[in-house]
Amino acid sequence: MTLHAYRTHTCGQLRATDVGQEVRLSGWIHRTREHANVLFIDLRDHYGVTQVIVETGSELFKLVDPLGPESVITVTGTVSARAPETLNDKLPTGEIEIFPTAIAVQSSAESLPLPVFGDIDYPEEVRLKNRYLDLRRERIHKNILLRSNVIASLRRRMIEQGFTEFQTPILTASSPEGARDYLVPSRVHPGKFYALPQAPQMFKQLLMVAGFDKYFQIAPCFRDEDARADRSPGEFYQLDFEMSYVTQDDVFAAIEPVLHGVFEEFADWEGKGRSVSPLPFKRIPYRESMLKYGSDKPDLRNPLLVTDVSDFFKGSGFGRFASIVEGGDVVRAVPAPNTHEKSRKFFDDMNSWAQSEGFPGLGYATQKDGVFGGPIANNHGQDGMKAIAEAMGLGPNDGIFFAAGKESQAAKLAGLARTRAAEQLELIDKSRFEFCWIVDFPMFEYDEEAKKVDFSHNPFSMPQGELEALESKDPLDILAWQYDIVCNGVELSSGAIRNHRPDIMYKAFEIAGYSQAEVDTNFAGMINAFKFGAPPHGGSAPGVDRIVMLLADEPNIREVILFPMNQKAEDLMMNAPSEVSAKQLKELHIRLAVAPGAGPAKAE
RNA sequence: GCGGGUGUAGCUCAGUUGGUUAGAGUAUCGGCCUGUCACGCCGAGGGUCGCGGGUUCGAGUCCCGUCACUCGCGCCA
Repeated sequence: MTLHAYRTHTCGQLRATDVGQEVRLSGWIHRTREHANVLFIDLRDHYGVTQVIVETGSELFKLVDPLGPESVITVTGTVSARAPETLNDKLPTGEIEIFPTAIAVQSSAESLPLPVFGDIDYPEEVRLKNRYLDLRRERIHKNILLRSNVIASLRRRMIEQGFTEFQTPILTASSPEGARDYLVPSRVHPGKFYALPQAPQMFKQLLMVAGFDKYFQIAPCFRDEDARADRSPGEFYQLDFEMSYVTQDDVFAAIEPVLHGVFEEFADWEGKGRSVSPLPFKRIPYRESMLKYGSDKPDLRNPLLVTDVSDFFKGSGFGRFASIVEGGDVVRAVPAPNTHEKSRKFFDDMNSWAQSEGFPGLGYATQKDGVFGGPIANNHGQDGMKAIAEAMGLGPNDGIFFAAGKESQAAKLAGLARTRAAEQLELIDKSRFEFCWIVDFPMFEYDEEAKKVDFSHNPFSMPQGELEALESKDPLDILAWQYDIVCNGVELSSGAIRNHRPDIMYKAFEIAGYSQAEVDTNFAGMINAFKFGAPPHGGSAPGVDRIVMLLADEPNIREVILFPMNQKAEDLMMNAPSEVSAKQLKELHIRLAVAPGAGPAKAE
């Protein structure tokens, strides 16, 4: 019998029942342990690790000994049962080992810039530069597999829900709204550019106009914006979907089982044993969310709720808050449960943290056995404080943090303080996935910088009340059929019931200060399509990378992406972006304003 | 664009008030060890303390600038 050239089994496959078989394994030298008479080799592949034993002094030892870790070898030999005292129950293959009769060196590895064995942290720069080595490491290797399995599950679930997968263009037109585009110069059309899609937004709406009814795609999206821990620069993937003849409730009903199902499926990944909030997901109006959680992406695992306590400070002895409230601004309160034993430093640190975040400060009141302390309590009085505590539903040992100022600023600070207080007091249950919808986003907002009304979210959303609302209501009071889905404080997706009517579209853009001609120019493809019979439609686009990040329990999105760019949107492994040849530029009719090799352009 | 953090051996880190020849673990290399599986024991090599400037008799340590990575703000319809 001849064996396969490289392997008859994988390195994770052999068991006691295979003892006596002649086998061939290939893999990387994961780790070696040299003993008096024998060399132990942990041979690793994608599937697992098998122990190979070579006797020191043998010909095979002379072949294998000089090889460094991560060299690739092929081992041929008979499966041996391990002696009872040498069984390793930590390894699935720990009942057996291989004494090779032949070893072939497939690839000898030089000394490594990044060890594969072990799970200690390495500098991001080194990891990204040598990503193929980093990806061999157990933790990220598993993350990437999880990602693949999550995507397969999403795809299967969408198809089961009756959605059809389509591919939309990658080279498309620049759109004036939204994020900065990545531009691609046209060779054929001097001076003209394609743009990479920020999302297949218009294409998916056009698919509805084209009558396809239920679309989805694991869609690449490109946005030239700066990175965050949960935002990979440049490109990311969305589970993009759209459906026709639907209300907001229909969209929720279609996607909730998909998301709930995929989170349930992977909640116990790596034995993490987490639970998922039951269906249907909670719905929270935007304004309520901003009040109670100080955020439009609340972490519902956090039990603390913000309360507006402005009214309590009207005419208060604490003059600062009294004048803030009398000036039309607000005071928001965040509970600090069971902090009666906390030092003054705990409260002062929260205040300096707020200042470091750019806020004037975070007020506080301590409470022990129903007695309030701190400067605010001293001036506001015990009775006044009791009234506040009662309104907040506090116990006798719960302190309070106060965020005061303009409503938007106070809400934001209260939200950040809510998160920070819960983290400091360890109140967040990490074993849960808590989903909610944020609904009823405002259609418009006042842009303080431009001094005009502008779209607050997506200009293609249908206003609630449709044309009549646009014509009769204060624009800032109009709500949109616009919604976000949030899990554990992470915004997974934004979506909307779209505005499919040209008349309503023109009116909405008019309120935001755009003429009909501008709409016709910038959104020609879509507005024209809507003139020839367009179905009411809506959808959403949950972020795939963020879903995987939550399931993998990673704080950083790069841990679930194969080849991510760094914070400055550079691919350190492939050296992108890079300079191109003069010939390439000439073909594209481009002359650089920066001298080649001059480095990044500096602002004056 | 702005703010915070970090930067000391290949890697993870320590380094006192500014004071002798900058240390530990790990990795590497050599030796020892009848079975390890994070093996163990002994030994060795390995440093422009990110870079530049300044203060000082003397700087890893203090000051200024700069670079890299990262977290956040702005930005992300």
